[in-house]
Amino acid sequence: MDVAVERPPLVKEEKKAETMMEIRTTPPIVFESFPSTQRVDATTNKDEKLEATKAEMGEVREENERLKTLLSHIVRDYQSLQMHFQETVKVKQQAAAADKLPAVAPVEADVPPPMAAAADDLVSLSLGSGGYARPKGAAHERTSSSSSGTETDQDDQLSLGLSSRHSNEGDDRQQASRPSAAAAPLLNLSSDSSADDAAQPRQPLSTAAFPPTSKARKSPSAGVDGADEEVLQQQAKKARVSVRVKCDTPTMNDGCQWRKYGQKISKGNPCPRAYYRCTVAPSCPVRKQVQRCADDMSILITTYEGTHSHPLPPAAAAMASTTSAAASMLLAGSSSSSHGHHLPFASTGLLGPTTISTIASCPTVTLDLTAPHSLMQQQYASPYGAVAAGYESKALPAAWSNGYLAPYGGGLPYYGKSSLPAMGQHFGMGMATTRPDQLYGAAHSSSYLQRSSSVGVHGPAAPAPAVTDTIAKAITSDPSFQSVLAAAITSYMGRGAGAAAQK
DNA sequence: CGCCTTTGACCTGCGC
DNA sequence: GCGCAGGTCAAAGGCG
Repeated sequence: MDVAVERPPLVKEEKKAETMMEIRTTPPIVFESFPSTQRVDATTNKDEKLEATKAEMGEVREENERLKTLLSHIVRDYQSLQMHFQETVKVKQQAAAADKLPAVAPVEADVPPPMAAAADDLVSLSLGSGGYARPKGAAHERTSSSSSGTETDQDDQLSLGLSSRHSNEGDDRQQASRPSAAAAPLLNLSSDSSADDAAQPRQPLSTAAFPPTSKARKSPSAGVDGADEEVLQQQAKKARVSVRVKCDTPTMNDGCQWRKYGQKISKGNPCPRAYYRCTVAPSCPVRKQVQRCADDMSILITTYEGTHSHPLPPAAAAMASTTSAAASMLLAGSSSSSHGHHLPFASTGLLGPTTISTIASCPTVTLDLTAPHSLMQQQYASPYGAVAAGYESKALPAAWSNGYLAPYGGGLPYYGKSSLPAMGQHFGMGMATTRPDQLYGAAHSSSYLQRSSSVGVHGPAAPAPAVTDTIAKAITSDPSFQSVLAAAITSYMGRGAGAAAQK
């Protein structure tokens, strides 16, 4: 199944768009560096540029160190939390054992059944990141049991994709045909319901949540029983990820194949909303809605629902991973705080221009990839009620989001080779191809562009120190985000190594 | 010929 | 119960 193949017209458009992009974006950088009126000072400028670049390198290096420190801090925190959790569970377990007859389970086992069950709960709450960097075996047990796949536990934990696992058959197929670089993203979206979903903790969101056809919806008898399906549908409706990006084309090419099945004029927006269904696999439940922003027609709002039931091409995995991670963060937030609170990482603008926020009545993550100084700074109400409040976020440089998103896409060998034109406006790498001049706006200098592009897949550019502190606070105050971030970082490092190995 | 888009009709959920 | 809006279906037509 070669799902990565784009339809010819699209490819042509993208190639053209990219060429245009190069033409459009290159000159400003050159002009800023060598103004035609000051050619005499070319050498001086060169020296200055060199100095500036050196200074930037120094800054980046410092920031790198800072991030390393931060990472080690995260790991320490995680381990202490882990230990704390285990102690708590042990205490709980001893209490339970005291209550029950002494004939039941011995307490000294590393992972006795009750412990394993409790670990399930924990991992579910922490968005499937449990196995990663986990010193003990509990998470590994959970991981292997949840995936039933053949990959190593770590691989599984590193995955952050939308690939759902409907069945063993699907698993096998997925494991077998998954591109090595895609690294099998799976971030379990079931976390949201960990409390009341214990009966089927590993039920993928998409399977029951988005029946392939409305007929299945109308006759909800297949598979799960009615009540369970209802619960799952509700969960699924919670996992919506909206992506705002500057995009001139009718749709954002996210690597998947979509078939349009409807279009509707929605209230409050003169632009029609288009409904697409994933056609990579006939039974894939994933749908997306595409609509232009009423405030700024150049902004394309793409909302994803559900998880793919098939292997994804790396290009699609990039987007899927990101949306999945965002959805998972959202679900993590909703699992820890009941209603209507902004997620910590959202309120701090941790993803930089990619802002994430939600309201409980219709939890939608909005990844805002438009420029920090664009219209997004106005209060923006998405069609689904999510508020991408760029103005209330301490937006980070776009490069931060590049750094965050690139691991899923930019670091993949897929992008680095002949498929480059096809990626067009792919998420992540798409940041560079989607009118960077608009994306970064006049407030971002060419040196900034250079920095973000030079940093690229090697790592996120340095946020301002104050923002770093904010990030650190957000990270240290939200265990679930720690988990997600840890998984993301590990995924990033893994992919980076993989990409390097391919060269 | 097969796949895709278009588009009007229909279904469903929600607020009043 | 009614109306509205969002979401989906499916027939018809276009395109490669």
